[in-house]
Amino acid sequence: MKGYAGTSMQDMTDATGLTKGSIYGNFKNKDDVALAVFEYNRAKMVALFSTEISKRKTNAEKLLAYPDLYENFFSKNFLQGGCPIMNTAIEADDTHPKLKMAAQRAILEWKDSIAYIIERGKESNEFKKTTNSEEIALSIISMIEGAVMITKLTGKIDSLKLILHTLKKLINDL
Amino acid sequence: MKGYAGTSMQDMTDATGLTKGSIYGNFKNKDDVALAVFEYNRAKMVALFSTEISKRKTNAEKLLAYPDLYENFFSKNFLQGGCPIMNTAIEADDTHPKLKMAAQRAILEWKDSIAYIIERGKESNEFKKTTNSEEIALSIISMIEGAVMITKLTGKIDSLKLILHTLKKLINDL
Amino acid sequence: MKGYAGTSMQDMTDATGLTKGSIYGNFKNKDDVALAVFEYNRAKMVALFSTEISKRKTNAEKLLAYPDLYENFFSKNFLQGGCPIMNTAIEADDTHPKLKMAAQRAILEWKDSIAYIIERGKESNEFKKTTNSEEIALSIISMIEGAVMITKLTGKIDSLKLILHTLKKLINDL
Amino acid sequence: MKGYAGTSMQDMTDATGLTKGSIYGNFKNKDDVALAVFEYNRAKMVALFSTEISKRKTNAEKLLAYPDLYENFFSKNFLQGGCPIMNTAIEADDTHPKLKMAAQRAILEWKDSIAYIIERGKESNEFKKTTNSEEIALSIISMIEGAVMITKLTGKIDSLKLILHTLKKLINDL
DNA sequence: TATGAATGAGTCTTCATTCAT
DNA sequence: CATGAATGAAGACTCATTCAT
Repeated sequence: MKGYAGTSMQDMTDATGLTKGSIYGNFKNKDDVALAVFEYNRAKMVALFSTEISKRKTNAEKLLAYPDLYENFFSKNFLQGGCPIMNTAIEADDTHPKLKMAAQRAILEWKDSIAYIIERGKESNEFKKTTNSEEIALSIISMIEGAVMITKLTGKIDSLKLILHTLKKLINDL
Repeated sequence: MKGYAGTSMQDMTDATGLTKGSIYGNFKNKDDVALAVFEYNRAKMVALFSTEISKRKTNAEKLLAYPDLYENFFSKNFLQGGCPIMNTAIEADDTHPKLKMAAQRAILEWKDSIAYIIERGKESNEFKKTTNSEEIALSIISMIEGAVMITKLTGKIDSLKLILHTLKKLINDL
Repeated sequence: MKGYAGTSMQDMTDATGLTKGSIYGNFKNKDDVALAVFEYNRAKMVALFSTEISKRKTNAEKLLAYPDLYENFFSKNFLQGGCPIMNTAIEADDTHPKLKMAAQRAILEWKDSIAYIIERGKESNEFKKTTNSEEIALSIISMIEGAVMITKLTGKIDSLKLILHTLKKLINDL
Repeated sequence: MKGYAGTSMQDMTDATGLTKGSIYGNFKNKDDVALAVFEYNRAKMVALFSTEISKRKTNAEKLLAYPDLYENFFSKNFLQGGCPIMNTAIEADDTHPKLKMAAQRAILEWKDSIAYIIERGKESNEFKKTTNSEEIALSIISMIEGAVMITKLTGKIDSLKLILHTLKKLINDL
């Protein structure tokens, strides 16, 4: 919520009840904590989506898991600090190379997993053969990230819903 | 590039050659500088787009000004620090209410100006009457912001081009 | 009211409407301003007392001018910042030797002028020959300064009146 | 010695050998340090006087503890920075309300403790029934504070002795 | 002589990090 | 392994003073 630079070790001790000494006993430095936090959040999100996706049968339904789940996140006070990947990405200047690389990896893996579903959809003739899976995967991520950002900023869940509606149409048109 | 919290007054004096005293002679505090920087960048972007848009005739062409211009930004070392609005938005926690409000206002005005073009396109039968201008405006912004973020993070201009390609198709389908 | 160290050049421009440049055109530095302020206040007080004292006939009445006038000062919002001499005296550390010397001189001259009245009272058999004029002069000043300090601090004019009552008795017993 | 505003955190680290960080680890801010210093000094003075007073039998002797002890303070390099209460009082503008209140409380408690001795002296017929204990208490404090101020400013211990002599006579006349 | 923007040393305070216990 | 006090560099901001106009 406050970003890497804006979050002090004090903020952490206040929020967790831990002492500074104990944090430094378990993490090399602030960067190291940030990295662990990032991975923790990422793993949670990945788990959430993969279980939902594995429940669904058709590849279109699998893709629709994204707009479906995101729609619920905000109403459940879940994403109100914004998307952890995007937040990290924005601040990930060259002063924090490890954090930047972690965010890069996260985005690329996300893209690959979406592109994989699209490819399988093409193989099974569910999607058109002309569909560029890379392009659609990146576009889906863009819309989601953009939507989260706008919603966080304006506080209006309606914006999120409208954007996700466009996203669903895009998926249904593949 | 470093965000509000990550940019020190020293960074500013180093980057500008100004002295701390002279900055404080002209701005009340760091927040005030941030606000001025934000408005400066915003005005620059708004000017760029409105001149390009006014040159174009049809409403579809006007909307296409966005993907067209953004495609050039990165190659011209222009957006490599990311989108000023989005960067501000991400960090705009409740600790910096003025900055948050400025970013909010910027996004909403941007959305309104896009929606206005769409409405005029509907009036002139250029776009379908069923098009939801609010939804499309928000979706366009999402895709652009998401694209900028991904491109800044991964450093690959190809990603930007692919996403903007989807955006162009979306505009051409209105 | 804020003391030498606590009063900034800004405070002065705010209070006077002058510009910093014009102050520095007329005074060498902050110390120089402080010295002028001190002398201005001192001259005002000295004038006030000497005109009142010259109006009075007996030496006892002359001495009583002090409690009489001080009693009115507070009710006329005059001494609410405390006594200029004492305020300066307190802060007059060895870092501001000129200011310290000015306050010293002020106190000593005040003492001498009171002692002079007492000596004349002794000559005219108005006061006892055994009266130590130096001692009484210093005691009168002490009581006044102490009274001003207590009154400024507590905000209670009654305290002032009580102390001045003791002072009057002391003068009447000379 | 330099007053609140005139004493920088640097002055404190220079004088104590502590680091700035360690001071801020133990005190919330400069105000907090000033408050602690004030209370420390006050407690020391109060202890000094109450032990001396409790040693003495008659109420007149108890009151005389003040001039007796003060006479020794200066020769023992004890009060050369002036009286902590008065110094604080002078600077205690409305910009430092806590410090002002602490000084107020100190003066009022001091006055009450003196007035209490006088009342007991009246009960035991040691002092005249007509003595106004409040008035005398305030007058004693005034003289002491005024004496300290003059002595600090002029550097002449003789002045202190003369004023304390008048004070002793005042006490003996009660 | 007045202006007001500029200076840079200095202000109070917080920071990430360390280390004896 | 946890503590929490200590560190000192760095943070935002203000100061007295200067100087071209």
